[in-house]
Amino acid sequence: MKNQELATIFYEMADLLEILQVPWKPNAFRKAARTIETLSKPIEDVYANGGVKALKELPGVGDAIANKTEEFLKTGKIKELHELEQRIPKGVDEMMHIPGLGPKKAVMLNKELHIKNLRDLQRAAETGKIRKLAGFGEKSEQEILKGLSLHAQGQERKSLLMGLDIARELQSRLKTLAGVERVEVAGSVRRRKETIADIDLFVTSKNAAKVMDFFTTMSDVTRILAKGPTKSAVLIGNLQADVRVLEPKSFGAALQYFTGSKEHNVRVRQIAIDKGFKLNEYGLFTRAGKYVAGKTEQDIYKKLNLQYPEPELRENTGEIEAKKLPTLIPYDAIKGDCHMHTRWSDGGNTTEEMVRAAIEKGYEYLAITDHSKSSIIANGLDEKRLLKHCEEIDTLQKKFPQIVILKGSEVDIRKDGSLDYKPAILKQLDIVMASAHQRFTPDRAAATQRYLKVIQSGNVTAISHPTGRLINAREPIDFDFEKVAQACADANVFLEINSSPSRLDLKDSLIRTAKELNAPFIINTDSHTTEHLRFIELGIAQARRGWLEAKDVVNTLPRKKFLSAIK
DNA sequence: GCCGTTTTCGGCCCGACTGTTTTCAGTCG
Repeated sequence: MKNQELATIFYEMADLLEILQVPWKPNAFRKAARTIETLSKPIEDVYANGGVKALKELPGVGDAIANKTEEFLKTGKIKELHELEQRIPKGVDEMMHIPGLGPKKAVMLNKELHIKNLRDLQRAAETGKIRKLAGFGEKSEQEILKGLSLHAQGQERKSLLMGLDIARELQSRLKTLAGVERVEVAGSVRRRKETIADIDLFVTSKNAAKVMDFFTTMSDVTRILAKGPTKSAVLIGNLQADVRVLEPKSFGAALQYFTGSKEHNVRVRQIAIDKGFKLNEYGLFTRAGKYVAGKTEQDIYKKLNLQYPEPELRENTGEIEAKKLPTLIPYDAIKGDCHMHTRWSDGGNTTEEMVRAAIEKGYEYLAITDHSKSSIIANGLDEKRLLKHCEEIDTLQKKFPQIVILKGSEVDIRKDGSLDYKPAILKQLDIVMASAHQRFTPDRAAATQRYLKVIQSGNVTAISHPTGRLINAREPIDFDFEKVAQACADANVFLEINSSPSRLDLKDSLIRTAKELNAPFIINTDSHTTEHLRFIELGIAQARRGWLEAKDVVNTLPRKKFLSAIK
């Protein structure tokens, strides 16, 4: 799967074009990169099945980018990228990835201080050299240092989406090998942690050597880190993947051990010791070394007199002590996706395409929620266009009677806590997702008040991506979450769990907090193309990590009950 | 470079915020 590699090239080209101040093109390249990055099937398959013509059908991909994609698939590179790199001083592109630094400042830092990499940048900031430049000050120096550490975190941990895609791809490859009986994914991918560091795979096979050979010679391996008789590690792109071949009698023990988390395992192993056992990756043993269990995880937990914790719960945050663990919301429980965009604002597909995709997913209902007028950059809809879009939805509803199409909006919350459309307009909609897009002032009390005003307005269904955080890129809005969650519980306003891989907003601990306050939830994808509808799995995973059951989430309800619940 | 409920050519990427400024430049969504 070369999607990520190609998307990275297009992002890179976008950055370089931006440094050169070429208008429009950077956005076009980014849009195409996003499409390719979130595609569920390998880009090489799209090309193999339909050539350049099929590539051009992808949202944001036209003649030029389709041809460049073809060039990449045929030659492994894109000439224009190298030409661009020649024209830009070293380090400028890298610096642009630091939050707070754009093309102008990056060029200036390179020119004035001869900064050629992030280490130079760190040193210059620490020694107070940057503040002396025109346009910089003490504060921007601090921001650069903060940005550097945020960036470093992002380098280490990848998105869960990427981890899952690659883990599943490797899993299915290994399954095709003769002699392989079972393949499982462990580690933080199995726990569905919002970011992952590497991929752990476990295999039972009669021919371990063959598995090792296969794994280390796959076409997308960029480096072999280790290769032994039963364990190998490789880099795929810059993501590490490990595989181990195990005896069936140790399979469950290894799965348990390497699923973690570390904190969970420490507790479980301590309990084993207290009960006169020893637990390691080969099994549960008596003190004398006699094998007691290990074939399945269930056997081990049972022998230790513990409830079986689903992997998403294994963080040592109460799952060991809980009298009764929750019955987590199943991965197929969602009956409708209620936050998505179309070409009317910044989405990549038409309304009809989104509807068809939702039907294909087996949903009973969906909501179209394009941006409101303040989101100018996202081509937000003014009242006139909104109402026109509603007419289109009416027409589509007649065409597709098998699914309920809700008229909605992702309405911007303004600085003063008012909404971007007047109540009279909002009343005409079936569902209103309120979103804070501007960062506002960093004033906790004001931010809390703003949310309370929105929740108590009686005009909104839900609060979308409530904290506004972007994983490894942007800090959450600072507000009194408990107060806001309590207000949601009181007013029956839903807290959205946004499934977008870069958001996963709310995070697990906040979900648990809100659940304890009886706040109601809705899980949505915030899709910008039909492909994004698959993100729902990530939102459900997040909900499970927050200990939610199906009954806690409104869009697990069948259509009739759902419609009356959001009234 | 992409796209078509305003257009197959000419729009699109504007406005708020921040920090550094004494009236504005750069960044970000």
